[in-house]
Amino acid sequence: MTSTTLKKIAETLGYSISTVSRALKHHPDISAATRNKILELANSLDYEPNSFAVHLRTQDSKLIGIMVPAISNFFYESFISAIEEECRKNGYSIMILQTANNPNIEAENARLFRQNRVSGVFACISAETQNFDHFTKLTELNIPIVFFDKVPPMEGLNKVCMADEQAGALAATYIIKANKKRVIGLFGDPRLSITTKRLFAFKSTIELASQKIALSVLHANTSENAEQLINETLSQSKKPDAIFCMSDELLIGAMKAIQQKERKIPKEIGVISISNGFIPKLFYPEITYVETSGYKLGKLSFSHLLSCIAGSALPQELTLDSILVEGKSM
Amino acid sequence: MTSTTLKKIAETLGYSISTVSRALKHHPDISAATRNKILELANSLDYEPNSFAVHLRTQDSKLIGIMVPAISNFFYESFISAIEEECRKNGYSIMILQTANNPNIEAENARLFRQNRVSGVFACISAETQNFDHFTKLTELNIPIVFFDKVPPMEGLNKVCMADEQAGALAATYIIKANKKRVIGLFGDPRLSITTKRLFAFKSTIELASQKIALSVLHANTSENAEQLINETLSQSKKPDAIFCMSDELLIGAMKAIQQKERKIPKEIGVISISNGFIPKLFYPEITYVETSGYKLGKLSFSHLLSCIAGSALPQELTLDSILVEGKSM
DNA sequence: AATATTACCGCAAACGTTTGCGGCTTTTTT
DNA sequence: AAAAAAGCCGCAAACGTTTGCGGTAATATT
Repeated sequence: MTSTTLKKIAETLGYSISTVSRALKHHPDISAATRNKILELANSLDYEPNSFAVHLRTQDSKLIGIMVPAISNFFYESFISAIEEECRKNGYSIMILQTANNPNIEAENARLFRQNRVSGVFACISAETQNFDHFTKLTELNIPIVFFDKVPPMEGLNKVCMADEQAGALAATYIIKANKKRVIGLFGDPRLSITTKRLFAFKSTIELASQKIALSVLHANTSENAEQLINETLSQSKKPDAIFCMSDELLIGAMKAIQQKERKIPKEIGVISISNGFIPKLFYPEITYVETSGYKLGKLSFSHLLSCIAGSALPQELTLDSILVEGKSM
Repeated sequence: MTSTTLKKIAETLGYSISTVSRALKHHPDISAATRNKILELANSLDYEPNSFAVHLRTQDSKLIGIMVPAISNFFYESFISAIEEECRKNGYSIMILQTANNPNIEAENARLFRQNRVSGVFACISAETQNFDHFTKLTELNIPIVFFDKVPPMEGLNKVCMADEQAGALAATYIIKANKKRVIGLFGDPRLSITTKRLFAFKSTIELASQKIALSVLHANTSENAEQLINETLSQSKKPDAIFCMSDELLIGAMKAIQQKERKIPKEIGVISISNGFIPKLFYPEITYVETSGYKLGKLSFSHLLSCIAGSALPQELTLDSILVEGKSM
């Protein structure tokens, strides 16, 4: 069976297509009697307006694009979930594309967005991206872009980010209050701005508070790398009494090392991290973390994109405050 | 700036729209000279065919729908990634919808699929789904559905599943070989076929092997639920020496309980699960698991859906073999 | 009773493509 | 040299909507 159209309804009922169309959207020109007849038939035939026809006619795709490095990532997942919820509420559809951190795929994805005439775009760029032409092409077509998480360095763009400095400082403050003295700070790739921001705030907060805290900063790019580093550290004579991990990936590695060495949390060692909360809650006791909620970031991003689409927003940079979620790990 | 159309190209070059259209797809009717002129202009104007117009005209959306309980799940993520790869290769777009295990949202999603005239659907149903009308409506419109992972019990549908019996049996065999005597089997919602299949195979394998193994089967729907159940079990006098978890969610709960009770793995208790591998590798020692690869399942599902769309496949049930991945947890 | 208003509905164009068909040139065949 | 074929291109309809405009019949106003 082929899907039902306005034409089919119009013909079986003897009305014109325009009358049927208007009746279905409760246009006041149509009498209650015919409206009901039409609605009833449409309902029994499971009529669904053809999106392609609607969007072609209205020149409004009601489609928004999301570009992330990978969806298999706790942060992006929750971001996407938030966007999906909002889209559902507002009658939008989503088109999700992954870049695999490959600038070429990123450009190809931007092309797909153009082809599908998206109304707006959320983009998290890859670290390697140098050329932004594919984004300016979108902008030229009046397709607003909200960059989030990993954003380009240029001015005059819409950016929505976590408050990275604040998050680092928050974790440091918690460690200071817990009266820890030998602290390991586990950070990611030092070339990423997210790392430098968190590291700077963390380090200076600790140094500002007390000279008596011995802080050693380690860098790891993978969870295996982190595991190995922490393993070595735990084997040394001077044992740390607190570990801070700036990401889930590093936390995973650190926790494996701690489990392997059978250190008791929080008695022998305190653990704190920056996370959206999934990984910290996998362990017992649950790990204390500074929340970087992709979900909240998604909600914020969406409302901003919506006002961009409406044309009622100038390019601006928004940051989302982070909060501390206490587990029992320190 | 508004996006470029065939009409715009045709007018600036003095050709008809049909000529431009044909030239862009290298139709033999068009001479090389004019084809090149048209291609050049189209290229410099960043022409992208309007998908809505194309799909409306060709009556082929080149869109496939995916319905999962939640994308924030390792298994579905990898499934989706596989589908996305294949779609990109084959010129399809994806529409991803989450059900949150809510039958109402499931029905609403099916409606959205109809509205967007998807060419095919991948669906993983929720445990509560009793009414399948929203799926039959799709079928009536000749929209093929490939159910995966959690599938309806009825016959005559396209289903792609893990070899659930095999996976259950594999885990059971491993437990038997490890000479465990007091085994906890932690299973999900008993209304799901995935549960009954795994449970049946697991149970009968154990019973067939030895009368001396005491097996107690527990059911939990959430990880909190699992945690509580295992916590209670571990408090009892007769302590189990092995736990089998049929899913990641249950494994998470079980592991929290085990960590809380400070039981040593594998010395005091052995752990084995069914998983795609991410969660088992978070712990030390790493958990032994029977692999259920969403990625492989996705690849298999896609090729099957494609032949369904082409009309060259009868409804059938496909299964994907599972393998055992050894950790150090038993 | 003539006029103005309102209620209800249809015509037709437009959105941007694709494609069957037909037409005009030019070239090839007999 | 006439006929056939091939090369190249445009016309127009169709996909399923939405919407401005106009029209007719019923009702309300003077």
